[in-house]
Amino acid sequence: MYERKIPEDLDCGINITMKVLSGKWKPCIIDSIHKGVRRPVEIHAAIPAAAPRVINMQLRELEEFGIVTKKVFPDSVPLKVEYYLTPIGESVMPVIRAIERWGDENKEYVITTSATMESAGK
Amino acid sequence: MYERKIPEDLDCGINITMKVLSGKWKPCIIDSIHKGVRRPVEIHAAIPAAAPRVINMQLRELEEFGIVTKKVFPDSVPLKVEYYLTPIGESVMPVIRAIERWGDENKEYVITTSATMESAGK
DNA sequence: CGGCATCCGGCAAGATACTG
DNA sequence: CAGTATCTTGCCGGATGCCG
Repeated sequence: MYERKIPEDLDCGINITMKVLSGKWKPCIIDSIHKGVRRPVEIHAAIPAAAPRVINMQLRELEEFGIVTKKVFPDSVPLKVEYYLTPIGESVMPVIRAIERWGDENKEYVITTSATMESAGK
Repeated sequence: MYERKIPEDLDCGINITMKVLSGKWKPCIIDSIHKGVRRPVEIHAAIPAAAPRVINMQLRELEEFGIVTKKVFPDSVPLKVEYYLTPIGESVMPVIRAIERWGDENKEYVITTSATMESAGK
């Protein structure tokens, strides 16, 4: 899913969703915000593997799609920013949950299969 | 989702699923096979935007992950091949359906938002 | 802390041509 | 029809550095 930009492909619902969720960390970011992680630095702490710049980029894209909203506290020092899910963002949660659930349920299988693939592919 | 290869990131269920579904057309391919589209040429016809080579690549990856199985009819002329979902592949369908449903329900919104983004971004 | 600007490498995916 | 080999390219994402 993370992946590559989705082409303007048709009326397929799958591609519509992909267009919005495409981006290596978007599902994770959405999930984090949904869990109450609001500040960029906290999101980065929650997803250490993602570079801050990338998180910012994907947050902006999500914001443009109306999935998240940004709240700035101009008078706060240091500067404080918070992100929230919009109603539309909330409506994506079932998708995120489905993705998360399958991953949790098949974790062992995927990990062992990946390991087999690597040793064989080499 | 179609996206980029997912890093070996942890125990997060989301990334586990992403590791399997990452690939521009994988969800579409899985959905097609689930609907009874079995032969490569038919899958290609169902997803014209995807190049045959890419479809083959992603089919092979899905096969390595045990999501699909390949059946070859050696004596058939022209050569005939069919793909089927494995039980594990079937278990992914709820994820695909969730993705598809959200896309269908928010098609209008996403399309108009995309259009706005493009004209503004220019 | 939040977040641009810049440079760069990797790799998925597109295009084309060919074999069985 | 199914699948491979080769070459090219687009562009996402990683790394650094700087500014408010």
